[in-house]
Amino acid sequence: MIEPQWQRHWAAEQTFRAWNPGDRIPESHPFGLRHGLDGRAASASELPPKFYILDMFPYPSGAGLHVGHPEGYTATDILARYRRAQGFNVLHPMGWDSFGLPAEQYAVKTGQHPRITTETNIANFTRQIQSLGFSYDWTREVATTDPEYFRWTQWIFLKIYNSWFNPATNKAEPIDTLSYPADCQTEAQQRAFRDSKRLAYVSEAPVNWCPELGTVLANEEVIDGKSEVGGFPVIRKPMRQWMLRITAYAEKLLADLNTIEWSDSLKEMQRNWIGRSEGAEVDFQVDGQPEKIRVFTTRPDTLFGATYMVLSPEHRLVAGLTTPAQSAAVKQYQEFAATKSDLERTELAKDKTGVWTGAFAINPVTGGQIPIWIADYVLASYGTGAIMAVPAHDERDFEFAQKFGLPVVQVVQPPDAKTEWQGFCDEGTAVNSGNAELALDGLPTAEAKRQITVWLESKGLGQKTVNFKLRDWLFSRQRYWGEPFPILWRKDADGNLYHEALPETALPLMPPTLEDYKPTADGQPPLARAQDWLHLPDGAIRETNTMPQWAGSCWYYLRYLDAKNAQGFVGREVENYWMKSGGKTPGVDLYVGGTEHAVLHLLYARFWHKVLFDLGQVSTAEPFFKLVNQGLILGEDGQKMSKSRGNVVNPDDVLVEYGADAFRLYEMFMGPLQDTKPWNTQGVEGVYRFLGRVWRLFVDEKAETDYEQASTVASGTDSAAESARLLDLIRLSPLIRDDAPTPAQLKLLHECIRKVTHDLEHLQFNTAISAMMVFINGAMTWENRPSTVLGSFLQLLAPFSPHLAEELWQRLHQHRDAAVPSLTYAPWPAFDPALLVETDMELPVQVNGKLRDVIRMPVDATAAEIEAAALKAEKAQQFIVGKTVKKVIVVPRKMVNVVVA
RNA sequence: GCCGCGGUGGUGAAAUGGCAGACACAGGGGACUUAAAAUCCCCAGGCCGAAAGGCCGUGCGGGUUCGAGUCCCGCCCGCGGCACCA
Repeated sequence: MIEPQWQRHWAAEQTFRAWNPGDRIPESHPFGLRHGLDGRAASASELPPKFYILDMFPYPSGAGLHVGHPEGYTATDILARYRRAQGFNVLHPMGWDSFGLPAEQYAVKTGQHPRITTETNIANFTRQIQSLGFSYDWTREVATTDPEYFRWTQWIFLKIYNSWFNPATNKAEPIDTLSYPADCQTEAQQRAFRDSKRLAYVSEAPVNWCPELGTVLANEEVIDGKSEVGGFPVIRKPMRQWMLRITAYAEKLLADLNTIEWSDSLKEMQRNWIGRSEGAEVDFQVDGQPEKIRVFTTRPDTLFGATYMVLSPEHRLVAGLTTPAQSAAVKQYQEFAATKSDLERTELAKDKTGVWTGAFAINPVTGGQIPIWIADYVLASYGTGAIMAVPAHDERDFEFAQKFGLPVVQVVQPPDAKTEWQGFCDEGTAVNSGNAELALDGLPTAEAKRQITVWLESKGLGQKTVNFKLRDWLFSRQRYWGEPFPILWRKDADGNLYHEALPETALPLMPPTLEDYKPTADGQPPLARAQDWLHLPDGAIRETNTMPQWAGSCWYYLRYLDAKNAQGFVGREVENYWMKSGGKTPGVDLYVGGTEHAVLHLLYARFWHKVLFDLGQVSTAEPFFKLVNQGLILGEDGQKMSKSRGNVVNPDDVLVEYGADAFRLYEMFMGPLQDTKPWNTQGVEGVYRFLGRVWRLFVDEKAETDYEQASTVASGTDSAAESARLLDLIRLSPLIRDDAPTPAQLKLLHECIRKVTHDLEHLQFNTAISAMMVFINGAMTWENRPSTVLGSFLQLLAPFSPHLAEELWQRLHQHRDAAVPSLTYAPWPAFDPALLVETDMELPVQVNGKLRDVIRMPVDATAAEIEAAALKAEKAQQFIVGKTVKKVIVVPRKMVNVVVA
């Protein structure tokens, strides 16, 4: 009952507004009062230090919130409230990642416009989130589907489109800085060159096509050959698609992981996805033909053991190399490989297949003739699409050689003589590796790599190279409910299609209104249905693909900074204040969300941010300084929550039963934030009881009974006036007085302050809560409850259970006839170590490392005194008497260990 | 297969190399009550014992140390990610 009341109060007071530099802070707003900025505008330097706490904004699904959402949101809310109390200017916003498939699928089924579905869902999510009492600044709410939002998503796309990556400066630059090679003379040639360099470009390459979803997908969205969403089969299909050149940033995306505080596992996932590997490219001359085949290898030291070569079936040289005798077999194999889906390719991975082209190449170090094969275990998309096969020291090559009877030559000796050299893939010592100019025998692998690479470079046969697994980002989707590309297609004088950007003044480009949201009959995206939208009067045609859902989430954290800015995606000064000021924590200070975005959202957003950084649009190289993944909450049965298992817990139900405070507290008390843990409704009961004890620590028992009787009588009439009248019956306990606290009371309080403060800094919410429980268990026995001690405790409780804390805080001050200061902006209680000092201490006595007794000693006892006392410790006697004391170890203020023999 | 994280009571979990199991849930016993709910008090890792007390105990096996849940080496198991990436 008190919870909605306080939520209304916070909304009316705008308690949690975050102030931008230059904002005028209204008179008597508690933030202004606390920081001496009452009723005036504050410059960036006058504002207190910033703290930006961000949640991963949700996709507002029709199912509503599940208990996993509030876990992260509660953690960030607690920290936001804690930082406000510490005096930071806290930015804590919420918004909606509202483009997405479910609303569109619903539209296909029912014809209801996705915007309506989306708005309904947002309203429901808003209600649910607000009922939890989170301290968001709702004036900064954003939705990716809002035209005033996606206008800037399209604007950023144009920035990316109009940029290229300059390897000389190692950063993105406006496309005008591109200089054309001498053979680019005509306008068409220059355009083609420009378009080939843009960070957003059109590609005709094979893409991941998901027939079930009717759209293409990025590599990151395909898992085991199936779509990440829905788990539908994905096939390779050549299509004209928009790509973003994320590979240009591979090195920076990898290196800058070292500058941010993310969990090891998350960084590792990104590192694996980027997949950097160092090696060499080597050219192999095709025997009797002018062509050379370039391969990439991480083990150039094994070149002497290369006994055959393999090209991917799609390799461009295959057709030219193949001998007439082998031509039919090769063609057949290419077709076989092409029809395999990704899924089949993965599933059949164990069994190697391939055919010989009939051609040979020359091994550049041995001069030997080696056959050239094609096989689909070599991927066209990685490295050069061709390999040198060293069956002796590569598992896959070994398997292939075994199957097709190809020679195996040892060139590495394992360090342990007992190890079988065939199939030995680790580092060892080079053997059988020498020719007239080169002698690698006896060299350890690392040195052999170095020497042969130098030799290859000197001969012009190859060079050191770095390769990445990361592919460019497939950025277009055949969807209706996404941002339309601000791109037009035209034909030049020769009738060739080319693309051109819409002017910024044409933004936002709205999607057309449609009757039917399905793709068109001829496989075109749904937007192609809207004929009058599609065709411009001057003959141009609009791009009909839309952007993927990730586009909107790539920069929403920047829009929060300046959500209403109509002139730009974010104001320069504002961006600088929130992202850069504070120095040691550039960017978002804390970002909390699930681990499912490890290589999707979090990689894409870092990429966009780096482009914007290079273009001077933002002031930091990384967007998210510290990132924490909250763990999954399982159902009560220990299984993942799912509708089919029927173990889903709905926050609304918990709220009705126990209220937001108990719900929040329980979510944090379950265990460490990062851990996966099962839900247990009886656990909610436990923290609910704790809150009941807090209440009874403050409230007079008799008044409580009166209130309960009155509310039983009045049940049925639940008007606001009636509940106010009832609440008026509550009186605080007469045990609460303004008396000076005793040393024991102060000690209990300050132990709690110390622990809660420490644990909040380390996001250890579960142990902070247990510290408050310890305090309450102790304080319940007090006959005299000093108001100052109780007030400080409420401040500690406030971030966790703000409604109860506010209610009692208000009553505590009224009880003393004092004005009620803002709880949100009351300075965080300071911990005084002096109050914890004791005059004596308990000291465990160990004999040979086993606990035998505990003695009491004054804290300033000398080591000698402690030793003497320990040797006399009563219960330790039977383990000491009759033995020789060899040593006594006294750890000051910790314990004492007697070593006997 | 490779990479990362983890393994502690009946359960969720605590423990800067220094009294293992704080805090809570479930359980047992008691008080209040006509009764129930709520609340309050007590017990509670295992084994032996009437008790005092003793022995054992943090996945398994070794090691370092006066002392190891914690550090090192080798295994086993679980979870997550990647997976023909040359």
